[in-house]
Amino acid sequence: MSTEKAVDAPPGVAEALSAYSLDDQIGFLLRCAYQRASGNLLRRIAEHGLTPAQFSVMARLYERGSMSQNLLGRMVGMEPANIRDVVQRLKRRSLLQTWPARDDARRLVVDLSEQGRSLIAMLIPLEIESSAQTLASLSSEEQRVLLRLLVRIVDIEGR
Amino acid sequence: MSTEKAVDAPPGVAEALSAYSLDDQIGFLLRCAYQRASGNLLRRIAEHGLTPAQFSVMARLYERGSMSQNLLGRMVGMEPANIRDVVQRLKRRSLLQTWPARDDARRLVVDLSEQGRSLIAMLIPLEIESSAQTLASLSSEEQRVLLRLLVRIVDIEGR
DNA sequence: ACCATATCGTTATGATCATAACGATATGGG
DNA sequence: CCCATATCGTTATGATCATAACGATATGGT
Repeated sequence: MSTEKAVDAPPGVAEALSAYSLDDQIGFLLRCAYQRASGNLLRRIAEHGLTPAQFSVMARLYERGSMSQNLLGRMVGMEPANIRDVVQRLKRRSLLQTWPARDDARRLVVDLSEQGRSLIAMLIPLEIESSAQTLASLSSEEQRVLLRLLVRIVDIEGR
Repeated sequence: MSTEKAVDAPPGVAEALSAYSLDDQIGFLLRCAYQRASGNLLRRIAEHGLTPAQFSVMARLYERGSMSQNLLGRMVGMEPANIRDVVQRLKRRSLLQTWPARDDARRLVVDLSEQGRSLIAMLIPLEIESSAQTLASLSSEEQRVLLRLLVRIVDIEGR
């Protein structure tokens, strides 16, 4: 079956193929790790009707205060089309408010509602718990190292 | 605005809230990091009509040979409902074949088609390139450390 | 042989994500 | 002032993901 690979491949490719392992690919590992982390959080907040993505949007507003929908998207790593949908769903549940920016007719400003603010304040301790669970198999030092290396890969807006 | 948080919270919670930063949460960092890695791969393989999830399914079959749809899902970190959809889409494009297992009427065996095998063999070098790009800001030693720590978080089937 | 339990695949629902294309609005250089 | 360029939000399309619920089939203990 898999013995007959890359018969006519250029020199060097056969070696690359035989050395290849999906389990060594950073993208694959990141997807699996995120799913685990996401599941840990989801189990705790699902009963409140929030998803991890919705949580990060509300947590960012809680930390930084109101901002435009577009900037908010960049600060939580979501595309414009995606952050729009998330904001709409949260707004429909009265957890967010939006209004047009006074100084720029293109911008839509987003902020937590009072209800949203108290909900996210209540849920943040659950995320701290969830993060600890996700990292439980690592020592404190290893946890710090992992977070530091990840930060250097992502390069989030405003750091 | 965000000065008035957790007024009536139990002791200790206020401290947890003020120390909280979304950018320190492993789940959030993993999502951002995965999106970066996913984008790096997608840019290279999108012209061939594959997504990162589809890629991982085909790469796993390429490495390990045919297996049941359910086991395949576990080996790439997908839920049964999800792996089913991915397999169906790849099968519709004749990149995969499926057949009922002879010894267990519940199982559906999945394998690459010849076309699928040659496609994934061609694309694997592109993923190696993509992984290198994702990790480019880290030293070789840091890259090894990151992969090793991630592996310990995910706990993939069959390692 | 029987039955409780587990596994496998499917369906349905809803959320998340990327991409491309588009109109509206700002902005800065000439 | 005008226009090229960039930004912001939206729409549409298709894929990915989790969860819950469900039938069909295996399995192991009694």
